[in-house]
Amino acid sequence: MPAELLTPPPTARPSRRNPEASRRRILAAATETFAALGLDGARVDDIAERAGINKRMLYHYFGNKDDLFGAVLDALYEQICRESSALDLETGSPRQAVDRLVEFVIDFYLGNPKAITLLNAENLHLGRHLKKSELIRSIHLPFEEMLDALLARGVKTGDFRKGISGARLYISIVGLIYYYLSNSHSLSVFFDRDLLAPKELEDWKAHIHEMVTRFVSAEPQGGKKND
Amino acid sequence: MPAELLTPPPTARPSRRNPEASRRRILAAATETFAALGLDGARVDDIAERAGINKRMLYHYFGNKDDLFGAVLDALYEQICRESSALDLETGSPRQAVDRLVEFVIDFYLGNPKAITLLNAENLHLGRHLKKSELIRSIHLPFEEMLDALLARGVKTGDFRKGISGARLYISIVGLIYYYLSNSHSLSVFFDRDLLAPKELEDWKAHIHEMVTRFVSAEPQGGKKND
Amino acid sequence: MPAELLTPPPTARPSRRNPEASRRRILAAATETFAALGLDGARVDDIAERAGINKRMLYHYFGNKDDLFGAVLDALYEQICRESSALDLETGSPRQAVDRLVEFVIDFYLGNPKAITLLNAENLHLGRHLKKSELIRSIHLPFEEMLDALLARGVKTGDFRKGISGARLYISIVGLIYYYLSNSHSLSVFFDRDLLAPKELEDWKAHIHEMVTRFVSAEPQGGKKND
Amino acid sequence: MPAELLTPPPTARPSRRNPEASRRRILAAATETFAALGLDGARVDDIAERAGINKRMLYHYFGNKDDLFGAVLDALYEQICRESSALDLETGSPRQAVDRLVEFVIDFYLGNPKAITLLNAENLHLGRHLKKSELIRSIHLPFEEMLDALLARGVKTGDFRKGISGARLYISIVGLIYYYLSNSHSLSVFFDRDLLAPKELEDWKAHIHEMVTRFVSAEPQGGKKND
DNA sequence: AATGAATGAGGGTTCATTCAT
DNA sequence: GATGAATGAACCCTCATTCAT
Repeated sequence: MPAELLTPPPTARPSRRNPEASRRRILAAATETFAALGLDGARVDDIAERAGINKRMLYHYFGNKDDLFGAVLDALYEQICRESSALDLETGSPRQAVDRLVEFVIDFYLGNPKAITLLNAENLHLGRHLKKSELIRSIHLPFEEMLDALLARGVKTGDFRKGISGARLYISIVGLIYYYLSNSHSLSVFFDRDLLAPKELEDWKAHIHEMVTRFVSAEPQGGKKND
Repeated sequence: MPAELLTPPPTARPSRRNPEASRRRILAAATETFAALGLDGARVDDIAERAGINKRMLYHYFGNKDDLFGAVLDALYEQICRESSALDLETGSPRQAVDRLVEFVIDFYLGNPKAITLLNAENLHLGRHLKKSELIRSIHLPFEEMLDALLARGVKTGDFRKGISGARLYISIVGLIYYYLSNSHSLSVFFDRDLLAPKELEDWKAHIHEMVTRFVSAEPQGGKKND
Repeated sequence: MPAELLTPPPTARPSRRNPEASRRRILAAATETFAALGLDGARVDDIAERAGINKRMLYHYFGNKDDLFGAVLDALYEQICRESSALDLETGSPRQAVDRLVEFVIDFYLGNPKAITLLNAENLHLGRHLKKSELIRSIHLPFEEMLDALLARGVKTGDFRKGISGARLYISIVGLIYYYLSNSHSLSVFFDRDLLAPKELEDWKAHIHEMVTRFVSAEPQGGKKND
Repeated sequence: MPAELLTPPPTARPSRRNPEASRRRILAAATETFAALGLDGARVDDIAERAGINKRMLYHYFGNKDDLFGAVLDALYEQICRESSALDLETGSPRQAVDRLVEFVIDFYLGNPKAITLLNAENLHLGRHLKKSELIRSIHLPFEEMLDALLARGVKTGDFRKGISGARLYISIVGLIYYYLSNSHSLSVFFDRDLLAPKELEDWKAHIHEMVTRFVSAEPQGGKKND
């Protein structure tokens, strides 16, 4: 897992004459900064300083601020695609596979909180950069087919209901964790509790599992079969 | 950055010597602009021009850009609180009431798309302004109690399961519509379809209803539907 | 002594329908503000607020900021002229009269510290306003004659040397107290002591007396006559 | 306000890629401008234009307007300290040394008229910048000791009176020339003559010499002059 | 006489970007 | 490949002043 992509080096060493390292450092600094402040809030100077490189290099490697942001998003999409592709939904029982799917999504956003603000920034700008990405389009079909296949398998085993859309299931799972994390500040104020406290988070994860399980299930969980 | 996102200013300037109207016009223009471009992306000059007033008045009435953003959020919170308070969950069957709740939330965010980007902007800034708001805190308790009361009523009628948290139910409903709308651009690219197309939206609304219904229901989902 | 000119009313009462009072209040507030911040540093809004009147009145009575500054200076010059005219240098011994003169100058600037910064502001602006003042020109001749007459009287009594210019004597006295007060901040840092402390000030006053006395005297003070 | 006070910018832009020269040019332009218009009256744009550099560099090198003013003052203090340190009061007769001291002070302010308005600006702002300067504090002690040593030497030779403070002597000398120059505009109007005319200035210099000489002298002023 | 809203010009400052080395 | 000086546009904000009541 390329966790190092979104985690910045604590203090930057100037790294002379190492183009690949410079590129990486700039990208890491930009990821950090764009995630924290958004596209408009981020400052090119800050990114350069954070990366420990000369500002000019940033333009040398990435063209301009906007393209740098695009590069950050590309890296994020690449990560999402790679990890999604590695997801195995074909082994074990369908219920276990759905649990794995839920776990995967939750873990991804918990482990990559920067992904949320970056995606928000991208959507604020109407998905401008995403639309240019080829990668994301190439992953879509196999991924959606994998989801639908899992649901079909569950139907066949009698575990799942018929007629559930894999895409909608996936969006639901992401939505439940994404919104909770993305809006944790306003939600915490509104509900007057710290939604990021470990206990609350644990409960929320269980809640998502339950919601999803109940949604796909052919019958109530753990309950007596009366149909 | 994407200034072209905004619809052109109404080119109206009918407010001479009308402080209340000026205030309103500034607030409306600011809401529009902050929603379209975020806090950092919005330009004070643009807001003033959109409002058809002199930039100076903006500072006269609202202090500075940040406080103006705070005022926009305050107005949004006020609207949310007001409409939430008007929500009636006590009449009709518990299932009907839950449907009304879902409908209310969906309609709110569909009817107020600006609310999403504004709340995102606020959360990007760590809920800085929200924390100062008294209003939001005052609404929370009665609202949460109303949700819990509905769930308790449903348990009593035998419609709902025991042990469901009103707050979590609410967050789930919002999350399902909020994420779908907020990230519609990236989702539409990823799933290669226009998620905002009427048919897709209609399906998604039904999906939310079903997910919520199945979540709260005491009965087996595959069983007889009596609602 | 019109000390109230330079001393502002502690808190301003709105004073409706009292033109003369409004004028006075504006002038007092302007004096205070210009003295504290200079012509360019002063803000018209601050002056109006300090005066407890509507900003529009300020323009109504004084035209604009620059003319208001002129009015403040006019009042100062008027005070200086009036008090200078009241100075009696003709009674008592010449030595006593010189002491009275020294005392008068010192007391004036100690009692009207605002005069210093106002005059500095005026001189920074090359005496622009002063040059328009008729008053100051009318007082000059009698005042200089009074000084010269005193010196001549001292020469006649054998107390003073011949050939001393009244104007230069006066400028010296003012210079010794004015510079000390005007530059007290930088001098206090340079000489690492608080030059405005009562003891230091007392010593400085004595120093001026001694310097002036020695300058005008036909012979050493208090010393044995050996010439 | 009186922008016309400044002599036109030298229209020079010979400094591309020359950081030291840029710094120097900015500092020179700032000195000129602050001296002519004060801290509040000076415009950053004017300074930049005068310096023939982009406004941005001003912030690059000096942070902001206030710190630039501080840098201007620092340079002035540095000059004062440097020239003061070079002053030799130990050779020649005590009377000659005092004359050299007087000459030095007079020449300094005549040769650096900007020093006066700059110091006035600093004092209007309550010595805010000076208080941060280390340099000025380091020079003070040796300088004061040098003055006191001179006076002690004069006492020993029988030329000077006992009990004269070096600091007060110095302040007196500066005050006599500083006030005369600083307030030349108002004084010229009041006394209806051009105090900056060569003849007047010459007389005033002689006057200062005489005042100081008489002040320090042990002998009766009317007595034999042997210097 | 008195007011508060309204204005346009310009204030200091910062931005993303490029030039010269 | 790498640098730091340099740029011009535009940022947020404030100024002295006037308008409408």
